[in-house]
Amino acid sequence: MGIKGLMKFLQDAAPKAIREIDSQQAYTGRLMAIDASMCLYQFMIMIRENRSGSYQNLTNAEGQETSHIVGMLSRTIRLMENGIKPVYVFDGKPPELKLGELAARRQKREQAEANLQAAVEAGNAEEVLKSTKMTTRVTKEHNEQTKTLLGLMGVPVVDAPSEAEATCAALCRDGKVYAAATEDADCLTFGTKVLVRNLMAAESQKKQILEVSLERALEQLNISMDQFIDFCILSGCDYCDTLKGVGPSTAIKLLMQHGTIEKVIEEL
DNA sequence: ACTCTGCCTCTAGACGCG
DNA sequence: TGAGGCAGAGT
DNA sequence: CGCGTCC
Repeated sequence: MGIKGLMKFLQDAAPKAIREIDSQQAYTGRLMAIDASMCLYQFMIMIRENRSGSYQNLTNAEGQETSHIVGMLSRTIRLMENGIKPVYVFDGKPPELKLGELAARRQKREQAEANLQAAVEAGNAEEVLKSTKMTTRVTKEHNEQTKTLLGLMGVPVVDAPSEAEATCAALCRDGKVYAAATEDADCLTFGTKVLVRNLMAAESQKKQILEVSLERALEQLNISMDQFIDFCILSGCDYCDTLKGVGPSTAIKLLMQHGTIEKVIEEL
């Protein structure tokens, strides 16, 4: 989804908007919105075992995949042990503007399936793993099973009408949660007041938890929220074609000069 | 010099044991 | 899918 | 840290 390089741009142009957090403990007692669909995708990809050259997910006695259950359970327990109250948001219908991209993705997956067959026959373990990951998909059943699990654990679940990221942002904007825990900077464009990066990765990997404040970013860039949205569109998003030769730096200059995206377009 | 682009790469959970 | 690194082109 | 297990 990506406004590419948005995080990097903020680090350069609005460093005061970004705060380093010591540990998850800082969020004890806080509600945090999390994109469940994104988590499940990662669990399905990563939680595997190598059985004689093929990389299979964990399964129950009936052969149903359980990797997403194991992943979600252990992760959620860890959050709760730190006093964090997660709110998991599930994807709804994809926005129409993304239908083209989804079709392209389906084609890639078909390609990957062919790759997988070839790699298995060639005995290329690395290529098998790579293709296996590219053919991995989160199904409706995975989502439903996970919702059941979270329900039994007493963890709230939200069904997004469309993109989960947008709903995470809305929950934060409306004060229902303290922050959105995501790696996707687009959440800021959707109005997230506080965005937390690397919340999960921090302990197991060597990554710093970073907290981005939308308010302070706007302050330091000296623009309004509407202008920030215009800035993101000008910088290039995947809802529309990009302007050749315009990246974050040029976009912010043009906006400072003309005020709104409409006036910028007029000038071009 | 600065900026954007394209292309390449790697990477992506959590835990415990030794 | 993203995100970072690097070479190259346009300004 | 590297490696195996989780089902």
